Amino acid sequence: MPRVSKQDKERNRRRIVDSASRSFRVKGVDGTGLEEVMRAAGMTHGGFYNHFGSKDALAVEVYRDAFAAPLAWVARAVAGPLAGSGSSLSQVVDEYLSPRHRDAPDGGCPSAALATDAARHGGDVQGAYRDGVSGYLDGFTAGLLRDAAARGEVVAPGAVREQAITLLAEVVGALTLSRAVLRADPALSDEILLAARDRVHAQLHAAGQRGGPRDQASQPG
Amino acid sequence: MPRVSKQDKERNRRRIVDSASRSFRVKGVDGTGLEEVMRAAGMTHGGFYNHFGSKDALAVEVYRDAFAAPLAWVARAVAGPLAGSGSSLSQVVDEYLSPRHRDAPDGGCPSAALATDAARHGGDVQGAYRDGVSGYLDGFTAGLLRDAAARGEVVAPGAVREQAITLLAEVVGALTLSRAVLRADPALSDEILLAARDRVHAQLHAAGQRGGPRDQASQPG
DNA sequence: TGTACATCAGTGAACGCGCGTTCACTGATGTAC
DNA sequence: TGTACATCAGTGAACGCGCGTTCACTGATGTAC
Repeated sequence: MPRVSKQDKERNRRRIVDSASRSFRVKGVDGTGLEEVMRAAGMTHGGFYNHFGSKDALAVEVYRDAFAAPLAWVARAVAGPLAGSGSSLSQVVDEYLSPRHRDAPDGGCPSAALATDAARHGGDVQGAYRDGVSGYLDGFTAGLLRDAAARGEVVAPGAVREQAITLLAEVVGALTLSRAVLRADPALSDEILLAARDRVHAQLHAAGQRGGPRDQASQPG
Repeated sequence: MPRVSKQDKERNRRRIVDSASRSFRVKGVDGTGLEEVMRAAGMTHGGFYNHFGSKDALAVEVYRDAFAAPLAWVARAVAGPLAGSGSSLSQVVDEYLSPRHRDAPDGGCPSAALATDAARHGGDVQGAYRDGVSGYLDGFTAGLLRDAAARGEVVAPGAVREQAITLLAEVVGALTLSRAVLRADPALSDEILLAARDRVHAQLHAAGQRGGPRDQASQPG
């Protein structure tokens, strides 16, 4: 029908989402123009509305899409063979809090990069963000439960859920802070990543001990 | 000299900063227009350049100013009488992770609200943000040291610094996440705040025990 | 099968709008005398 | 002390620009016959 085949159209749509996904994470939704999104996707900007009804509709798709890869990655880590470290999530945390991830926000986890934008956005965009966060929490909970089982511990599900939430908050917060000070103070940025990695690992190795009803002071690792 | 006295000018400048501070935190720097800032400050927008050389210069002043109150508040908590909870920072964390703070981003801590903007901004703005984060870390470190001393513990300064960083990451991350999902899922938003509060408190009560030199196998490379 | 043609993805110019910034102008203030 | 006047904060209109969105047009594709 058109000058491009159905297959081409689908590929072009993909390119728009990918291009927007990168720019939205790096410069924010507000800071990104549709013209540059379309140019990076190899088209002129007028054609945008053949694919999406509005910039907001694109944002929703970008949010959903951006979470897909990291969530699959967490699920894989949790389902795969238990690492020598004793925690399914060790590798996830290491990669999440690595300088590489910090320095490549365009391809990284949207939890950190899009959090503030999600707070400022309306229903559908925030819904997509919520689903992503929920997915992370489910993955983390599964990993923590498996770790506890491997250690032969009996843990309360509520405590594990609580730990999963705190774990996500820690890595998102550390990544966000380390990115926010990177150019002004690279040493501090590195320090934040390292400190968070170190302490999160210690917590992973004592999973379940901290998160319960706060009855006990926990022991050193 | 002008139609307003020096005193009036100073008051007007203050109003511009206050107005911008509120809007920047809620809608972001990019999402806020100077016209609305000036209108909220009670002036027409043309007069802006009698006070600031550019929007960026305003952002720098807003960043510096926005950190002042929370930092003073942390310093006061750390210097004041030790709370019954056993930690100087209990109250700080409770207030930081309260629904009230979550629901009032315009007056709240800029660490969370402005983090993503700081990452996207240039030298001076990011420098101001860095100084704020640094101030938080100093305040937290002082509080943790005092808590440890009150418990009669001997702690390594490096471990305390590490714990301070992780503490900041936790509360910033939890606040950011809870704000990001608030409208889409208020229950999840509340759950995030509560989980983080619970676990952070547990960590405060066992300060210094976890953060030690990484004697365990926790660091890759 | 071949062919005529309706469809619609992509083009490129245009739209109104709000942005950050500039500027000629106003007129009360603070100062010089 | 009183008075003349230079200063400059605030006004309001204007600037160019990029934004999200619209639209007339093009022409290869997929389909109907």
